[in-house]
Amino acid sequence: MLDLYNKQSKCLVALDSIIFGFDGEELKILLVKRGLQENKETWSLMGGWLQETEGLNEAADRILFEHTGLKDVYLEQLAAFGNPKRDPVMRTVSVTYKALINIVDYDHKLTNKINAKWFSLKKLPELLFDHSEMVSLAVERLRANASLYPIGFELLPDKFTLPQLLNLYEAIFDTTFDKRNFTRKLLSTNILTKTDEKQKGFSKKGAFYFTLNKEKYKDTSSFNFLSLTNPDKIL
Amino acid sequence: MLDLYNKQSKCLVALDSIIFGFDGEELKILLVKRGLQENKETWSLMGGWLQETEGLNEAADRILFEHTGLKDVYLEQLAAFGNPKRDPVMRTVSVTYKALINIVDYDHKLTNKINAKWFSLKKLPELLFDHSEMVSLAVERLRANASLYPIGFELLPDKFTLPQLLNLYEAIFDTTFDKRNFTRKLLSTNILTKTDEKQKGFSKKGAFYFTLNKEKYKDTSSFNFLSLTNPDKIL
DNA sequence: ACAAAAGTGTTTTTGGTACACCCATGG
DNA sequence: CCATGGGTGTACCAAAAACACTTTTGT
Repeated sequence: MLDLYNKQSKCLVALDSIIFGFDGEELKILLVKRGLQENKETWSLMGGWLQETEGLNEAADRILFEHTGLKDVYLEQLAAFGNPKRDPVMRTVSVTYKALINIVDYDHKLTNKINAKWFSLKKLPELLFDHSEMVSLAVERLRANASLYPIGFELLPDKFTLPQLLNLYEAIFDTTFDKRNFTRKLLSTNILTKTDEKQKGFSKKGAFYFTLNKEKYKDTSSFNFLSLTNPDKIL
Repeated sequence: MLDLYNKQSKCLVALDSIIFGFDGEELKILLVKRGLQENKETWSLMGGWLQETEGLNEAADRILFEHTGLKDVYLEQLAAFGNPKRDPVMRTVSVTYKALINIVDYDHKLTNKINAKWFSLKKLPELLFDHSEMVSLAVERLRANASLYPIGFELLPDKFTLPQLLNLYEAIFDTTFDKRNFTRKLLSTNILTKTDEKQKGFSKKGAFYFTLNKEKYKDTSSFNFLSLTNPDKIL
């Protein structure tokens, strides 16, 4: 019985994460220049190896924590990549994750330590191996998710304004939405709670902050959030 | 450099496929009793090991072919499962695929050879390891896919009737649809071509056969196929 | 003639889309 | 007082949903 297992060839398993952040203007992803690799001059996704005793999600969490200091981050498996030639050094399979983080929570010290940098999705450098393919898939899935579930909030601080939310969705879908229709739709879901507080400093009038109603958020995890059924508006 | 790789622990990579079929009444999946394993009495998904020189999709194709004799099957990666305790014999990571096949194309001789059997989704036996979890995910994704893309045709013969198509979608979503609204919607997409031929033997009147208009099918690969936006109707 | 399944239209309701003006404030 | 961005309502149209009767034919 064990023979059946031992005859088979084993394989290194890597985990690579596409980490999305939003700075209020553009959608960005976090890339690293791994100082210790021969491909010194190439940016790559944050990644690491699967250890003997940990599960895939666990390993992805650990790697994210080691690099960024962040815990309890929204992290979701995307897909496994296993082209036998994807890594020229050795046969590896990479399991990819997409992470959504609030960009201001990010620990900047650590960023510098590991030589990481936020890149606008529209101006990505050349990436290691098949990492560009991974990013494309991640963006595709992010859009699919964001149109079905109120997922975008993971990218925003706890308090956010409606214009910020609009900007975020416009950045995700790389399009524009009508301000009135967008806010009406969002408010009709009842997942937002208006606060008395206004944003200072950015605009003269100041926009009210909203918070997410977590209970409603859970309830509605399976409704179609923005019904982006009209393909004309997307790209 | 190579050291960085060699220090890491390697892992067996398995591929397991959730194979969906439709017999005109119910949605089914194909399970096997692997005669050579110690878990002799447990049904499991069709699976095999990743070989040194093949990619993941390639391996999934090969395994499906070896077991069923089928080539050019709709096969799509679902997810990787890597709980360190999922396989008690040895640490493995399993990459899962979902396959959609036309049940009548299936080679029955081979079915018997490998001890495979179709099970209704509603009456699944206990499954090996984490295979039940894999099936749940596959069903979830099948539904998501089927509501966005005209994917269900993979499960039907080249010629099919509208009532068959309706049955299929009702089976996928485990609900009922209004016959008139359903056919209107389907016909409005122009992906169906009506033939002169009528189904014999099943009903007295007989239903017209339709075929899929492949060109339109490609065109429309990204529209929302059935807009199943009304959650009331689903489950 | 009757049972069983196929086929077909209309009305109502809902929700998406388009569109423009006033408001509050800081400078 | 004026420039900047924030906030709001209405009318139209397309598409989803609800709904029931006639047709065909094998027995």
